[in-house]
Amino acid sequence: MSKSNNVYKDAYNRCLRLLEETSNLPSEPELGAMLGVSRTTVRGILARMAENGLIAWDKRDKTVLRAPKEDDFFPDEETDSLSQIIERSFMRRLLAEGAEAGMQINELELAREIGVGTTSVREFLIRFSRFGLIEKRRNSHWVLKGFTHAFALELADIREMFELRSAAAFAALPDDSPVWADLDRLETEHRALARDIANRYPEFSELDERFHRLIHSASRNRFIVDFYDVIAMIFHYHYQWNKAGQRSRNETAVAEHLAYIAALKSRDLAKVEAACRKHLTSARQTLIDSTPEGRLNVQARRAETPAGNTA
Amino acid sequence: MSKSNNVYKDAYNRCLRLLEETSNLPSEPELGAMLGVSRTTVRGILARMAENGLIAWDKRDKTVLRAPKEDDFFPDEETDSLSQIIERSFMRRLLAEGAEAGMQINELELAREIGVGTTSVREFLIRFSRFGLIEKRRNSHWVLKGFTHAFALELADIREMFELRSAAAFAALPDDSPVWADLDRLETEHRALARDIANRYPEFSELDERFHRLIHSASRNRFIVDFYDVIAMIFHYHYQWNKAGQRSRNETAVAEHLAYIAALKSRDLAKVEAACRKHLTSARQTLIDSTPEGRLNVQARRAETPAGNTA
DNA sequence: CTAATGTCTTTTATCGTAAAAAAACATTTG
DNA sequence: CAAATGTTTTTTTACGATAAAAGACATTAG
Repeated sequence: MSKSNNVYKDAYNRCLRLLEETSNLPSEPELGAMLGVSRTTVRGILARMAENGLIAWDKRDKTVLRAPKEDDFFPDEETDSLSQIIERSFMRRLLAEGAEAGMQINELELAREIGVGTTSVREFLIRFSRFGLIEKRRNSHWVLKGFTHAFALELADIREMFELRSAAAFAALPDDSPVWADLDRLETEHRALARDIANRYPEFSELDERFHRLIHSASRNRFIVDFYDVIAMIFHYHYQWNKAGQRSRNETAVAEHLAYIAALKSRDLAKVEAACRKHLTSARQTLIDSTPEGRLNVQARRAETPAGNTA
Repeated sequence: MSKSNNVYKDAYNRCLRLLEETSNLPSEPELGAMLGVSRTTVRGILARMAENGLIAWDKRDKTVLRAPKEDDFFPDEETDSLSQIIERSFMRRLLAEGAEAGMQINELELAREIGVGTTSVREFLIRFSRFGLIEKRRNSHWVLKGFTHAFALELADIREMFELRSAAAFAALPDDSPVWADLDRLETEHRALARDIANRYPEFSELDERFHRLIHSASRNRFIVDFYDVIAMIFHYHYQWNKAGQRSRNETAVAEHLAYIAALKSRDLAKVEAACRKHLTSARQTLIDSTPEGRLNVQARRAETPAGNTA
């Protein structure tokens, strides 16, 4: 089978969306830039679109003939890259019950279970190892270190160090830096989300990531910027699979972000540090609560609290 | 060719050394533990030793017949793992002239040049990417970010953050913690090295790494501990290929380490911070000086200084 | 004569496969 | 019967091969 053409399929689907908006597609290089693929792939897409009667393609002329229908699209599961598939599959196991620290990870078994080659699994594990959740024994198997309480604490510690530093650097940025416009835009989005939090709270996850990445970018330090990948990964799966109390958590976080944004705009370092600390402290608690040990504690806290409290 | 048996060859060589010390080799599992390999490999080693008349092997009895000779050993170049070979080869190119930022890295070309399969090169690059010196373009080539001035600064910044924290944690460790004994041992080694610095200065590199790793271990944070890999890697190659001024640099560093150790033993946080800062500042300068841009500056400084100063 | 298209080449992503090494299981020995 | 040896199975490590995708070069259209 050698290699799936998911890049082509995914770009094809995205190109279908473009079809809805114009009557004439742009040049091949331009399309390639828009879709983030090479001209080779663009031409593949155009050929198929012509074949399926979506466009009339003759050299520079790519006239749209009809709007795309539901079954012009490739099914979603065919557009994922192998590494995404492996990651999802692996994370599902990792965050599921019974994934205890010390357990050994078998490349061959993983590969068979997911239905991919061992090479891809190996490469995934190597890439994934930088998140600190697994570890390799020389000439031997991988060991699961697990999404434990210790992991959450260690992660939160570094995050706080890095973000306090980034936030201070951010506040010290000159007025004409483009980050202030980015921050304004994020603030607007936060306010919009806050107004309709009851319905839109699931959108917070994505906004959260953009907000923190903007702050970290002010550090101008690749190690700090890259470290956010660890946090983003954890939060991504956490948000996906642990919905308990999500709404109230997000509501709190939005409010904290707004206070944090206000502090940044004030350029007052003491205020920035206070707002940043406050937000990171509750983020830390959220993280700790989402570990297996943490979840037990949350349950215990609930049991103690008089009934009627459904937050 | 599929896979080299360097694990076997390396363990065989190490086992030959063992032969010089005893008249009877221990049990297979015990040997495996000593050499860090599986019983399968141990038996392979024993079989060859028996065949070459080094030992008489009959079940539990492994009597040494003769001392190993020079040509009983496998040549050194056959005992390196593939990833070591690739890493060395890659670092040579990276630290050599003409490795400019932005340059693209070709997996196939690298593989051909080193004489290994593409998979191994790919896996190396993925592993290596966490050092922040290269970056991958999605579905495309790797880009060299280069060992630049910016890299040195970013690395030094994080290092200082992490080490100040670790050093503070170290000093706060209870008196009965085993780290104090480790520190005493390191102090002794430092003093011994200091006494004969003129001859033994090249040994500092290894001592340096053990010292800093010990301090970082006190942080009890996997991200901090793992980060030292980046520094160790850079220093390893730096020490190997940039010998200019090495002796005086190491002499200074040994003295700074001794002051740092004394500060740690005093448990006085202010002293610890001062000693740590001092050492890290000169380490930062060393690092900066070893970048291509830095080397030019060093040359310029030398040109300004009146002749006769060969430090 | 620039920017697009058409064509050809190179590189990346992924698999199957085979040897090396580890690990599991069975058997023997002190 | 615990710990060693002997034997078999499984897993890791690495390569070469192949389709997808990118990239380079040649040609044509505006």
